Amino acid sequence: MLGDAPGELYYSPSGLAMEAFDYVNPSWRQIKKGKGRGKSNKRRFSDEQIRSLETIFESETRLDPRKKLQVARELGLQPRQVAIWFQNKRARWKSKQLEHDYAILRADYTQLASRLESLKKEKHALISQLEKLKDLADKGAAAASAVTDGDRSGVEDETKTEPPAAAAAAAAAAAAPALLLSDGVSSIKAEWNLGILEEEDDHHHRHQDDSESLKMNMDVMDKGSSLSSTRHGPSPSLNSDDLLNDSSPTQWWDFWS
DNA sequence: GCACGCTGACCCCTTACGTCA
DNA sequence: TCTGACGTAAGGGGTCAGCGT
Repeated sequence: MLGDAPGELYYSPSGLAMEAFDYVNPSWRQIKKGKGRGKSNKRRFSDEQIRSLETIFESETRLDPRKKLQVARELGLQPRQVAIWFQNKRARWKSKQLEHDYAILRADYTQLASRLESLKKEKHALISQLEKLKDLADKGAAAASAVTDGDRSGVEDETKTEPPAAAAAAAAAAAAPALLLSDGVSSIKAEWNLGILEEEDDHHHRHQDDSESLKMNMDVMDKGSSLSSTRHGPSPSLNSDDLLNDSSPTQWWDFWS
């Protein structure tokens, strides 16, 4: 391994001890110290060191002190450098994870917004259809009433020769119960809700895989740590499926204009 | 058992520098 | 060669848990 050469001063603070690394890691580029940073000769780790650290990080995102010492010895780094590398790595990993989460949420939102638009259109079409039927029913009822008022003597003939308007009224009356005219909109909402939930179920199962994977990833980072803010309490759920949850105080149709 | 101080580990933000287009 | 964006090692402050007194 890199730090196996005997007699190297790996563990003293930066400065003299770092000279040994130039011998061990000739690939390192020495960086001249800047202003205000004391004696910090900042060097990039070698590719091999990075590879090793990445490999270790894949299996454990945190190192116990003993392992940290071992890794530091093997890679010819100071334990503090290993600790800082892991710290920075966790921060970078978390940042990427946030980007990933954001992308998923955004895709989810786009999908929901698109479905909302199509549901709005469907709603308007059905309301329009409902009003036509209502109109038809009103006209039919008026015509039927005119017939009964106008010719009380011909009651027995009514069943034989039903006028077109009365026929329309009968048809409308037959259609009306199916649409529940008295409370048509809420009934339609209920039917749509059922249909959507069935459809949503499919989508939900598909999306659940992603959510579970995310949760697992974050759980990995949470092992004894605070990466997903467990230290400060659980994160709020960001699942957009909640919009369709019946227990939600705000129903999805409340967002309709 | 409880309060207090110390210490180490960690997170977060920032700085300073290297690298690259 | 210069420059700005981006990546990264490291500094510093704050918080928390564990431990001894």
